Amino acid sequence: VDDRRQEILDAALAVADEHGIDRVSMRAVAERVGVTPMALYPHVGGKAGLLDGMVGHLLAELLEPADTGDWRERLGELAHRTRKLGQRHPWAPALLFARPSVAPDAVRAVDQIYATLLEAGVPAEDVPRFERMVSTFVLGFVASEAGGRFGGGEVSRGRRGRLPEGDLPAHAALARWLDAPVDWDAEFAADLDDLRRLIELAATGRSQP
Amino acid sequence: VDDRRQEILDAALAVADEHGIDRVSMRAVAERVGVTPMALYPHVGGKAGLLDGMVGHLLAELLEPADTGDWRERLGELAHRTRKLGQRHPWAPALLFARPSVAPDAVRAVDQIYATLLEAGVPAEDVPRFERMVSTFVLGFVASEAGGRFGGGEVSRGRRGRLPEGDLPAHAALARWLDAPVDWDAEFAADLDDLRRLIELAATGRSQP
DNA sequence: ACCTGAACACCGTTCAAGT
DNA sequence: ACCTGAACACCGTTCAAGT
Repeated sequence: VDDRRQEILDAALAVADEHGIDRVSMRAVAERVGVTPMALYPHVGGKAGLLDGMVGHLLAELLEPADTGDWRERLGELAHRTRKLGQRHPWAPALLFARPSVAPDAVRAVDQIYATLLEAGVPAEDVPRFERMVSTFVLGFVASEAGGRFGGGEVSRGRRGRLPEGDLPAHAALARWLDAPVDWDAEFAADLDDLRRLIELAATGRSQP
Repeated sequence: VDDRRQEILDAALAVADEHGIDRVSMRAVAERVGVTPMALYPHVGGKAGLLDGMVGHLLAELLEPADTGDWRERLGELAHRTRKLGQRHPWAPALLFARPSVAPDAVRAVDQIYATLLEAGVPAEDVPRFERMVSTFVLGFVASEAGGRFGGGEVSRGRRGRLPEGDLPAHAALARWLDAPVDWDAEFAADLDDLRRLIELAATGRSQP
């Protein structure tokens, strides 16, 4: 019903994707919509509201149907979709960390994870903690990739050179593996496997005391 | 040797702690130091360099000696110190996610985790992945707390009210546990226990094939 | 080497005015 | 209801000038 609001959020997304989140300003978005900056205020309520609206838009992108497969596949699906979202919109993970996700679509995503954990057999009282653990890790991984914290093997090689040899004993011992390029797809998959292992442990630990 | 640089970074830290990271501007920091904005440039190289310098300052705070105890305690120590850092400086975790940590102190922190994982018996080729997994989770947890993503029980209660009943089946099933207040210290400790369990699995899985 | 001052091209937001 | 235009109090950074 609020056609203009969607138009504004689409424009903001486009500016962020093309020029980075720092260039998302009331003025830049307004210009793209073809209107004066002040015309945005009734629709998004200011800069903070604009960013919240962008987050909501993203979360809706994340919530395709996906009711297929067992809990292992469903968890992996959601995780991989989150990662791809972060690759399409590198500015997004930081925003998701910063703004408490009370948007309706965020709650729906959380509900999907709750249901998945219950299906896996995690005791009800442990489900909220596991949801936070899984979503925190996935978001953290995606943010690290998008923000450049992981930086690839070059970083590891480059930084070793800048410090005195004896200062980094463990780096020296691992040199052989630190110089190899990292397969991030495989690493993310391995991390997810480890998380699934924890979920299984939580499930069996309770149902067979 | 660069006395002025330390003075500038201290001033920036103080502004961030007192008024938030958004109010850290060249102009505000310069005024606190008692100098013109342009006088900062030779020492920090611009806004980006100022933020990098702040990150370096934080990481140094993180690197007390702490060579006591076995690998379990050492990992917990570093994790808890990171969490406390995020509570003292709520703007910090977001910065750590955004800027690739090539500062010398960041590499030293990574080396400490490498050494801990090797001591735990993790195969050398798996150590870099586990380091990224652990640090990503810890940083993600701290960022979620500091940024308000976890938001406490009130959020969970508040958001359920705003959606149609049948829309959140898992929330409904978990209502009893979602209404209880969360003990974040205990949750962080439980998450760390789970991570330690994964590390043990990686260690025994290889040494006893 | 270190700092100043003026200037440029930007910000978010308020407020009064238009239609 | 929706939008404009001018104004206010801010930004980061360049550039020429001082000592």
